[in-house]
Amino acid sequence: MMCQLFPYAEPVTRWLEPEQQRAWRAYVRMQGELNAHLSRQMSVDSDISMADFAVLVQLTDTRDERVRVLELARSLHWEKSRISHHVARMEKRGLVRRENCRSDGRGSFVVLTDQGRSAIEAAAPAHAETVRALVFDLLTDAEVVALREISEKVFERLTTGECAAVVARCDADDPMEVVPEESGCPEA
Amino acid sequence: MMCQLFPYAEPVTRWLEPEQQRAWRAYVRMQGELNAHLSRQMSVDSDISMADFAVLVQLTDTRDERVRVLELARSLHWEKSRISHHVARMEKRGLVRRENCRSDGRGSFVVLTDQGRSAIEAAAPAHAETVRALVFDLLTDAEVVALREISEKVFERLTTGECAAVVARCDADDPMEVVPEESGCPEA
DNA sequence: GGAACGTGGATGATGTGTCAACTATTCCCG
DNA sequence: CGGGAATAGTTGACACATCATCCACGTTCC
Repeated sequence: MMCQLFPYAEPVTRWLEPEQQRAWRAYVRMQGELNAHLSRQMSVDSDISMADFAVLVQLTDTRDERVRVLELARSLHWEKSRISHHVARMEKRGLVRRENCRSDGRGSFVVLTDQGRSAIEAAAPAHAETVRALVFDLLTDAEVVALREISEKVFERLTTGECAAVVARCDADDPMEVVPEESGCPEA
Repeated sequence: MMCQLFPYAEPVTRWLEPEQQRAWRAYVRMQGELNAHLSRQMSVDSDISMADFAVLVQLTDTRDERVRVLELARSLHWEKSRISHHVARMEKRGLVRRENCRSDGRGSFVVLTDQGRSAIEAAAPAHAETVRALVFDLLTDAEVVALREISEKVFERLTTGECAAVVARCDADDPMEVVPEESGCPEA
């Protein structure tokens, strides 16, 4: 229904309306800068990337601190090859370690190392503080709710129906987050 | 003020509040999927990337269809080396062409080629339609306004004061957009 | 004129993401 | 049991972003 260019029967493209156009440009701009800033801040403060952080969060969120590769892919919404490459790099830096799965000869686990644990414990507080400073300290309660609702709507649209089919990705669960839920880095 | 990990006098990290946490996770998730989807859609439909598209938009927005490299960097909020590499790749594919600047021997122009023009004319309508379908068709007018206001606030925070200083990037102007303002690809 | 410094831009190394094979195992069905 | 199909994961090639470095040119000031 979308994704066709120049539908021959209806050659007049419906551009965005002015207010939509303004909102879109503001969003695109903001989102680009925010991503850039968060990444930079994270690697400067903690010597790990946002991607590393996302993986580590998933690991600390699991009792036993080990997760199957494919489950990692599903919860992060990443492709399996991305996971594979990324875990290889993280392993080289000592943040995680691979282990074979006995119950399924094909599978393997990604396991958190001590070094990985201290890396995320060092990174998390500063990251949370940054998100607060750059986003939530600026927004009213109503805006926070609006942000969530808008995001949920768009996300849902992206992961249901035609869109999801086109993507053919692992089905969703639960992505990156700021706070490792109830685990924390309190004593350190 | 931020960016310090474990401020010694105040060791208790202030995590996000529950509703903020929910909003943040929804936003991060949505933003990741939306970026992925837009990129994929663009390259499938038009054989150019979002980055190519952004560059081409800047070029079509200029009378004469030529822009200095550094101006490109400023308006896209990209680093100059990124522009340089990217333009090199685009040149190899025939989308743009470099030209020396006579008035300043150091400088060079990036010039739109015919092939580049037809590429963006082919890509723009489908992209706009996708953005409508994935975002604006889902939102109320109030939500569109909220999206803009939130984005503007956060963006402003990112580009003023300490944040901007840390970044030390080219100062801003005007980024990627869906519609090449009044230029269009109507007749084609 | 020319040294010092800033600016416009290119380049190479490295880390990262994507796509398309490919391997190895397990599952399923006869 | 045997043989395909599905599943879990890896690998290599390529596109891309970032960083540090480099070079050519311009500006300034003596």
